[in-house]
Amino acid sequence: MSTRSKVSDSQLLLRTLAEFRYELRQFLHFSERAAAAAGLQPQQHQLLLQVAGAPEREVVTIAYAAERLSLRHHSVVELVNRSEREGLLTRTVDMRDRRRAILKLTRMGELVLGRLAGDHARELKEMAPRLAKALKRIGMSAQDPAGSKTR
Amino acid sequence: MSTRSKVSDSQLLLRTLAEFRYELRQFLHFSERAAAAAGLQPQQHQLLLQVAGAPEREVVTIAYAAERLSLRHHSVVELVNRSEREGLLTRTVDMRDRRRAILKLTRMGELVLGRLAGDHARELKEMAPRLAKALKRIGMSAQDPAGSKTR
DNA sequence: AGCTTCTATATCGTGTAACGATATATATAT
DNA sequence: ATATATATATCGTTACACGATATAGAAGCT
Repeated sequence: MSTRSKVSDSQLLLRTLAEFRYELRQFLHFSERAAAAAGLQPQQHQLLLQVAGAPEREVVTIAYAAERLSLRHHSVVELVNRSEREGLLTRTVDMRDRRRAILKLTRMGELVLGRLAGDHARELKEMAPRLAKALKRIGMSAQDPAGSKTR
Repeated sequence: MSTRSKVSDSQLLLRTLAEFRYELRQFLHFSERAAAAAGLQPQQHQLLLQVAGAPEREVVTIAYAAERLSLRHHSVVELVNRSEREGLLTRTVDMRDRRRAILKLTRMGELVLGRLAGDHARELKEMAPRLAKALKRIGMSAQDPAGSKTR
């Protein structure tokens, strides 16, 4: 069915995955550098983004941020500690449930994040096609229905 | 032109970016867990993938891996040290240029990577639509040509 | 009310991975 | 032969994520 090629199916999948991760790393690396240039650590940037980018109905607590960042809640506690200390966000006790801490960006946090968001939008617009292409290729190369006979 | 909405343009961009990063983190988290389940550290997995997934013409050296992983070469040296110690890959001196180390997977490395590749292909196939959608939205929301009047 | 259990956040100690600065070996150019 | 460039390696430091554990408040039960 498929045209003959020099490389095996499994080689093809590896190459495709490698290419996808390469593109991804390039984006993430860009993002890390952009955050650093703005005086943030990459994770602080991600925290601010998830806090400020939450839908309005959400109560933005530590647990919410942890879920959005795929982190354990106590990792976020530490991230919030650092970020609060640096004046990027505030933590206030929720009056309706005093166990909870509600997170909110400071003016400064908003400013920094705003600039980063613009930079990221521009960069992503540029690399979106390559990422999308790599994604599509994976969908195609993972075609074989029964567990592949790879070796 | 655009239909009226409750949220500002900048809020919309933040939400879109937050959603994209959320999807991305979910994938990366899946990948981290898959690697750990296979007995690898996430970066070892990435190293093996870039080594085994390189086009045939490439001489896979430390420097090549560093570029593909967006890491400094000495970070890769350490990664290779660990991986070699664990029998995942071999490092042999290039005879044509004895400064260079040539990287190659061991049989065991190939086996482990092969399994991970299959898992990733399946997972990516499933989340590709959501990622692609988020990507597309960013392209659209980053529409405004002159530097936005955000803030 | 008191008691238990659950949930949300916080603290402590540990391991890992990335980095900058620096060193060494080999290759290349003059 | 000497200088310069390139590839890899070593060392010390820092940040960040985690597991284990602790504390405070909320919710449910009798």
